[in-house]
Amino acid sequence: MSSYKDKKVITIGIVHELTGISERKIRYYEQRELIFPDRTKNGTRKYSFSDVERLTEIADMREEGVQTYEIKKDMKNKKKYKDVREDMLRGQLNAHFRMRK
Amino acid sequence: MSSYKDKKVITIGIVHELTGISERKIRYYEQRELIFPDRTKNGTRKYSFSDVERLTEIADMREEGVQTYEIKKDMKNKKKYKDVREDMLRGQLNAHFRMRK
DNA sequence: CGTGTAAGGAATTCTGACACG
DNA sequence: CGTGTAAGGAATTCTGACACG
Repeated sequence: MSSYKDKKVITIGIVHELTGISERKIRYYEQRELIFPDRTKNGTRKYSFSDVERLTEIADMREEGVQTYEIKKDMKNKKKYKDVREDMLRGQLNAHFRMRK
Repeated sequence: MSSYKDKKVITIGIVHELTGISERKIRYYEQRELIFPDRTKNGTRKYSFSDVERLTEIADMREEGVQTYEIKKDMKNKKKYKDVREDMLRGQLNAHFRMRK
């Protein structure tokens, strides 16, 4: 659902420049599965602008004392609600088409 | 007039991955003033998605045999026409407001 | 748990130059 | 003119580990 925003092309040093978040933290959040960079053929991490935004969100939550474990649970919840919304939409569409038949 | 597209965050190696254009060529087109990357504090070149698109345009023109000098002239022409269009627009606006006074 | 840091190696990038055509 | 390549150095990135709290 996008183009530039989700293209993974930014190296970790520049992500750090952009966000002020230490490379150590950025790598750690990946280890905790909060963020999922691509890799170049030689193993260098590549991030998208979306990842950069996500990282600032994570950093904000961490500053509020939220643990990485909770942040990850939050992600799942958001995904679940998103799926629920999509299911509901599908249901409505199905009902709609059933009526038209 | 943009955000992600013009943000200079992509290193030369990734630009090469993205376009297939050799780093030598990319640097050379900068020397000929066809492209203008930013630099990190330590001198590493940083390109935007716009730059990447511009580079593929340049590469296409080069394949057709157009010399860098001509490509540069083309840029100036495009800029001139753009300026002319903007001047005309300004002229129309001015005329419009004069009439309303 | 979350993050800093020193360690060692591998890959990246940079510049100036020589080559060829 | 446009581009490849080897050269040497500096900066980047990676991983695994130790430290502290």
